[in-house]
Amino acid sequence: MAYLNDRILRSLREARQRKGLSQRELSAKSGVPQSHISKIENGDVDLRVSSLVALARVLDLELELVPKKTVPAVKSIVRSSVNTDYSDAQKRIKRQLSVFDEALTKVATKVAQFSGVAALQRELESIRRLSSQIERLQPNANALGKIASATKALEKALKQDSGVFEAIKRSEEQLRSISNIAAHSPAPATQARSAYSLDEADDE
Amino acid sequence: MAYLNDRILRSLREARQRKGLSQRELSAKSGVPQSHISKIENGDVDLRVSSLVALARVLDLELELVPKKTVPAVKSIVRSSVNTDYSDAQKRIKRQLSVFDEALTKVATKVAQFSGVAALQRELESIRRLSSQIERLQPNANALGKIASATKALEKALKQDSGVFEAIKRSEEQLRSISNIAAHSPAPATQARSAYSLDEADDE
DNA sequence: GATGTTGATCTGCTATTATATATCGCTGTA
DNA sequence: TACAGCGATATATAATAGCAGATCAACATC
Repeated sequence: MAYLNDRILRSLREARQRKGLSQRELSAKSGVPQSHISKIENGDVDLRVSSLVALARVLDLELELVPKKTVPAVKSIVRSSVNTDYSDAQKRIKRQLSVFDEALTKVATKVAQFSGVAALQRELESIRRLSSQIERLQPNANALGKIASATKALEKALKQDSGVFEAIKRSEEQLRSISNIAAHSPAPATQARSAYSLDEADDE
Repeated sequence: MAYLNDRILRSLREARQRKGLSQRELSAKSGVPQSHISKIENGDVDLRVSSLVALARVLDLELELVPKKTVPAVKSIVRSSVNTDYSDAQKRIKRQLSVFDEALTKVATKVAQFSGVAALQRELESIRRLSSQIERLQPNANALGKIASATKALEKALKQDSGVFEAIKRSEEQLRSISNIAAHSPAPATQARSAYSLDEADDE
């Protein structure tokens, strides 16, 4: 096992997840069979560089051969880049969430006129909790799309004045699926380290 | 041909030459057959990462997977590291050359007492030219040793008061072999670029 | 409970790397 | 002239990555 550096294996898998790709999707884009990707990510094969490069290309990664003593500096650059990637995605998600929230309040007021359904109020509350939870999660590429479609469902229900119940239900499930996915996703939102610290220190 | 990035191939070969290793020596240290190293350096094989890592290890290199957009920054770090490596080696060579020069002047004065051999004066002059030439060359790992042994030859000749002629001849040849080797060695002494310039720009 | 998606595993079969070994032409040296 | 070291090539064998395609359990969705 472990023909390849642990760190490389990890960055492969994490890059894929950051892009929100499944092994099968990556397989389709890279031409490398899913079964092989699985083995690669687990370090079960001594793969050829062409395979590695094929995967890297799709994941916007580049294979580099750097002097050992520059590794800490290189790592720090990479880390800062990945972190800004995350925070960019986070901003976009935040924006989308606020749009969703807007639709949600409209729905809430609408429902309020109708009847005093307590159960529905609880539902809305739980959705709000979810929404603020997601804001603090490591963003996932699919999250954006899911939130958008959840928003759309609400807006549609608002317009046609029917199926409001179902729309809310569906939205909640969508959001829940995001936090589920994000749960066993990459890193637990580590804070960015100073970008160009050339110090040694960390490994693994 | 060219299964591997040109740049990676080049950094492999250059790292080897910077360390003053022949393919056979690298083969001995890494366990990868010389014939295979040759093919690898020419991009004739789609090698397995274990081979690549084995070579990299010996050459003090590390395989890294970096985001495409950080490549310029990473390259710049690597470049500055390599350049400081060079200038370190250059300093050591300069020091060794000055020791050599010392021995050479001693020999010159000694020879001057003996007889007015004009041919020998020309020889000495040519050696001095070589020596200053070497100072300006991209340093090669073997250069240091060769200069040292050239120095030793002169000193020995000085001590035992005989074979001065031959010692001079041999020293000259040693130095000449250095500049020959360095001639088809890595880079033509490019000047270091500003270290952390994060600009895009160069490729190939 | 049925369905669909995820990543991990299995089974051939094929393509080619990796290896050992020997040789080649070239260049510089004894 | 002969010799030694260099990198590039050739040949033959063994090991294994790569591929296609199917399957699996775990999970979430419907």
